[in-house]
Amino acid sequence: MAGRRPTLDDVARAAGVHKATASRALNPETRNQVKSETAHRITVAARRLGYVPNTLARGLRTSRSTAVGVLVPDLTNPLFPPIVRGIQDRLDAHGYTALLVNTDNDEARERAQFAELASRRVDGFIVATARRQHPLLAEAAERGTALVTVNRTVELPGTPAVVGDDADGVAQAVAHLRLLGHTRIAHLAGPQSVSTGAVRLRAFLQQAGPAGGAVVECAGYTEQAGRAATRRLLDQCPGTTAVLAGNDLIALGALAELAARGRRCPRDLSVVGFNDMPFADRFQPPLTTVRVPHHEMGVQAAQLLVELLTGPQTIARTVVLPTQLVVRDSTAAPPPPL
Amino acid sequence: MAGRRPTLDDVARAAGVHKATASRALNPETRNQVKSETAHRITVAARRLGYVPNTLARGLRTSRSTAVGVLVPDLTNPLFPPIVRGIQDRLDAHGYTALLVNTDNDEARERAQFAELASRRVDGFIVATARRQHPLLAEAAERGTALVTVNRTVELPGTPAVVGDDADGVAQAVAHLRLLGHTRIAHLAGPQSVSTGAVRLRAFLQQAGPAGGAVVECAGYTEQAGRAATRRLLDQCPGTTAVLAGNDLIALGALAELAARGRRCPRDLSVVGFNDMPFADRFQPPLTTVRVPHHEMGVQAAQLLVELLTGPQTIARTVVLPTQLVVRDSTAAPPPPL
DNA sequence: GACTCCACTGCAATCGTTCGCAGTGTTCTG
DNA sequence: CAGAACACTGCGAACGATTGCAGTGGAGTC
Repeated sequence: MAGRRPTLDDVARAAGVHKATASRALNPETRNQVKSETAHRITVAARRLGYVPNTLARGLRTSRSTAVGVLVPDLTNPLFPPIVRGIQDRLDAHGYTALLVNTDNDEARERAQFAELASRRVDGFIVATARRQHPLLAEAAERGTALVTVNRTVELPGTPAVVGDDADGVAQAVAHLRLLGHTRIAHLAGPQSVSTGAVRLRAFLQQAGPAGGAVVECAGYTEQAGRAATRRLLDQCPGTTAVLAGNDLIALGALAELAARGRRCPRDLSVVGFNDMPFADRFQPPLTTVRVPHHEMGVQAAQLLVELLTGPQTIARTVVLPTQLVVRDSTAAPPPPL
Repeated sequence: MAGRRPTLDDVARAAGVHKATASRALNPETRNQVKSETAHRITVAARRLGYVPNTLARGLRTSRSTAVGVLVPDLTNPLFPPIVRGIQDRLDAHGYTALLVNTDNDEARERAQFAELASRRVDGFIVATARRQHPLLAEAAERGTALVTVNRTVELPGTPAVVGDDADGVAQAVAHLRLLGHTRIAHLAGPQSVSTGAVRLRAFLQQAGPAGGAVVECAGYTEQAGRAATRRLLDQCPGTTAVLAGNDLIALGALAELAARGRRCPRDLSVVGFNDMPFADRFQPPLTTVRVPHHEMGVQAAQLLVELLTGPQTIARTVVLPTQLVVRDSTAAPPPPL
């Protein structure tokens, strides 16, 4: 082992001052309180001893950990790495550190992880696991916990959020399909318990008009659920020529079901995804999808939380980031009717 | 704000005991030291007050943070989420928390992040950014820091590591190509400064025999570097009918260059990747590649580190996990010679 | 009945910081 | 030259837990 790490007291002794002075000299905020000559001597001593401040001790004293908890459903879902990366980048810039946990959409697990983060005295939370109704978040907000949701929203007035402009994305997608000549457009809706599922569905219904298109709700934002939903859709509405998927994974499921039936995309069915996940352009076929600026979403969420933590009293605002349809090869004109 | 959180002293007072007793009652390790009736009373009081232990304070006293630092180059690289997830899963099971940072292959940034983690007094490190020569890791090892590398190794005797059996993977890939009839097999080698690049190249040279195949080293494990290397390869060795890429991203770069030249995979050139990254089966064409058990790698690395931290004195061992070729559509028999 | 032993609990030091307060010495003001 | 203002530094009490040590009382032993 490394032999005890040098402490502030060691540095102080080495520089011939009191630890309080050393503390002030080493902290940029208070450095001006100490004679610059002394400060320099202390800095040198600190470097020589290889002093590394103990954030735990500091946190104990100041009751601020400069750490924030980040909750995602599953890091392995390609949607989240860019978001997390954005969060980390902005958090870093402010001297905060992210504590990242996975909840696997399991409420018990989420509570356990939340408690773990609380025990580490994180200063706030960035939550990517929000459901529209979310008791845990409600309790936290109740207690005055600093809290920002990202990608999704929770139905709690006063909770800041950063989301994509899903309604506009849906509008762009539907317009694109219309322009190609599609009239029988269906929606493979995401789970309605989360805001993205609900918002995208509502926008779809609005765009599809009173006549409406078929809607099938998926059990989850997964390839498997997407495939199952597509199966139902194709069985019940064989006339469908285009589908808007709730997200890219669902779209991937649709492609899989299509392939299994020996039908082809886009010749037999046009498919539009949502998110523009990494490598969506390399799929078979390259996926037409709505791009959501995930990295930027993470950045903004972190920014919001930091402001909440440091700012005097900021207004809880929700940031809406623009989305954009990117057209690739999974959409084409509908097949001629038989 | 939430009004001060209840402390151990609050719980103790509520239960009519001393905080030391409360501490013992709440800690499973020492619970048997207190009368079970008292313990129960304390537990109840704790629950009622919503007591959450302060891990920072505990860490200060015990000089163990039950947190470990995890260094990855870039979370956005699809290789790492499964590894990180594996790490987190196993760490969780032992009550540890991961502090995840990105280094972007930048030495200065890595040092800064490392220092940040050190200041949070992590109990050890899991490093996915190891280069063969790595001064930072050497210094850390020197100081007796608990340290495990994952996916890659560092040339420091006594440093535990968890890696895939790359040599065997290469052997399988080359054998597969040979069986298809290829004789002019090239290797798009990964950077030789990291162990995976070097090991895979060595294995390739060994398999290719003294005659050898063409080798081009890529500047990095990126699509862009892979594409540039492919450009050079195709220009210099037009007779090549198959390439083994250093990893999937490089393979993706090869596919891109091929497409840009109007040549097709696998008809004109067979391509084998490495890693079997998520969605490699959905690419165009679905990628033949060597599967590396990334999640399991993470699990094992975490396990190793935990043993290192808690175990009496465990022997530093390096774990090699099996790899397996998975054949998809990016490989085929070579085109007939003109 | 005096002794030991044991189960249980309290006392107080400690971990490494930060920060209010007080104590220097120096300079400025009138 | 007295007094105030100021710049700088030291003192010591927190922050919230853990833990060695000591104290208490009751049960067991001979």
